[in-house]
Amino acid sequence: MSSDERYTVPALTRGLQLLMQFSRDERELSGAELARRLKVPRASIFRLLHTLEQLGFVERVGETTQYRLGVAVLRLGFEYLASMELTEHGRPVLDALRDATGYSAHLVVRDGHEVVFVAKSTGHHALFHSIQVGARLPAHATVLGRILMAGMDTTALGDLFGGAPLKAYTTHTPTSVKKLKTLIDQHQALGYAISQGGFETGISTIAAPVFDDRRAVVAAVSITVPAQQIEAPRTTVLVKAVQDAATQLSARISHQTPRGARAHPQAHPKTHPHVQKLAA
Amino acid sequence: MSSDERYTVPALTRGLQLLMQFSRDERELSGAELARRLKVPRASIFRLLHTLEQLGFVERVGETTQYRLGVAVLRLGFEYLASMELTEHGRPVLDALRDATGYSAHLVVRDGHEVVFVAKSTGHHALFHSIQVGARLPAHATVLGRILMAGMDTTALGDLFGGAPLKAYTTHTPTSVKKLKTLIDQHQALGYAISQGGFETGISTIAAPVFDDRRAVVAAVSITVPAQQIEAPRTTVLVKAVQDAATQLSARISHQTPRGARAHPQAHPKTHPHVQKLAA
DNA sequence: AATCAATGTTTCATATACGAAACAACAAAA
DNA sequence: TTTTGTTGTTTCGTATATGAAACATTGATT
Repeated sequence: MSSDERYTVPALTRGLQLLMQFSRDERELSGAELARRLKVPRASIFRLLHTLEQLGFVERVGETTQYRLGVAVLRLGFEYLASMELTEHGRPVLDALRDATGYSAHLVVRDGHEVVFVAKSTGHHALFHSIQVGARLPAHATVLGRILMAGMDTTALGDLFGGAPLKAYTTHTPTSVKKLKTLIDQHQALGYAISQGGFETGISTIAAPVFDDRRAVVAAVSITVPAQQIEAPRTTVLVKAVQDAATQLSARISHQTPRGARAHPQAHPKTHPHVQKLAA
Repeated sequence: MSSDERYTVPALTRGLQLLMQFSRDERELSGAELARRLKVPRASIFRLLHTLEQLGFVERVGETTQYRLGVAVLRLGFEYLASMELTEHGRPVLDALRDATGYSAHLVVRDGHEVVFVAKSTGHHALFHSIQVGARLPAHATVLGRILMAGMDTTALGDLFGGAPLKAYTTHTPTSVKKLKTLIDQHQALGYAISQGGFETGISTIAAPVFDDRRAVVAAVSITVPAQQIEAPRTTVLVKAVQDAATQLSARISHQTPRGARAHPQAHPKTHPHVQKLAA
């Protein structure tokens, strides 16, 4: 597996962990502070910062000894989003869902125990200060996250959360892996999920899974609706809309068009492209 | 650039350059392909990829030998945006500008010879498929970029573009540093700039500079307007609106300079002690 | 002023990460 | 088949990146 310690490059690991120390709440950090956090000699941090600054991944703030993230980090994130099949095909689907329902539509993937927003279509009545692309939420505490964990068995879930007790955000948050698994299975059986004001009070989320060509859940589509507008007849329509969007997206990204016809003109070369180029 | 080679850590440089090989057009790359591009031994690439995969910065695509960018890169970009004073204070200003004009409003910064979008407020009549946050445009070919290059002298500009001829996108694109400098000075004298369908045909951009507390240009605010809607009386109002927004934002990010504590009038030559030491 | 403490920078011996080369696995060609 | 080529993986001696410690510089505290 990938836990092979003998093939890790320490300098790279530390450089990236250094970058990940910066956050909204800790925008600026000094070399010494970073050395303390990462438990790395100051001399090494000095060199890492120097390197990162050259590449534009960090920048000095004014004349001070403080550093902050640099513009270059944005390039990677942007290229990631731009190069995702999901976002590429997701945008029109989200827009259609937004137009059909009037609510903000989102596309999310899972990163470990977090849910990450990778695309959104802002609703016509965008009442709440809307979630940004790139934002993260705890997976266990949201319907989005639990939909994305479909198919994981109890041991896999245990590994994911490291045995630690699950943080409770509301009284409905599952606080053990066992309870979490129960909810995951419920969502999976339904094929969709509705939060009753689950994470943020007053906001309900309707979510449905997106599958790849192996029927594995790779993403989730959702809309956010004011909680009080969730009543039976209307909800049925909304759920249908979200499920349809998810199904459409699933079809779009399953590029195994069985016979002859090529789903994607440009994607997935069967052989390694450079082999052909070299041969030509 | 302080190209102090002796403090760079090669492993980190190469790891990050590896990540930057991925793009929209080259979403997936193999180890061997990366080795060829970076002119680095395959064994090293192998180790770098291993490390990056552990951290989630790249991921294997299916069972193949191909790699693509991983979700982790998004975290950095998001934290960058979230931790920027500019975007924090920019959002309400952009929203107000959008509401006042009806057009999409943008906030951009410069990264070398490129313009990077760091925030936007989608206009009520968002006709065109709008620009995404993180998107980049060539600085020399856009009014946004030229506003951001205010104050740079000819030699600095020459260094920035490496002496290469500037790529022409339209007949109006400046193709030499000299011509570019002329335009920059014009924009600077005016205090704003209007593109006449400059980069994308049919779209006009009205842009104004944002200053920090040292009166250095750190960002630009803009709106995009259908080119045919640019006629004298209306334009004056729009320019005023953009300039007001830029001025407001400038005020917000200039942390209250207490009394006599002057902002350094000109860019302060940064004194790196060790550089002086070297000369001795 | 003088001392202290914290930081950024530099040096240098040595542990260690790296490149060359060999190995393994697979695919296509002969 | 065998051969040839491309790839991912492994090994190993050596070049080199690193940590400890000293130095430099700043700012606070006494």
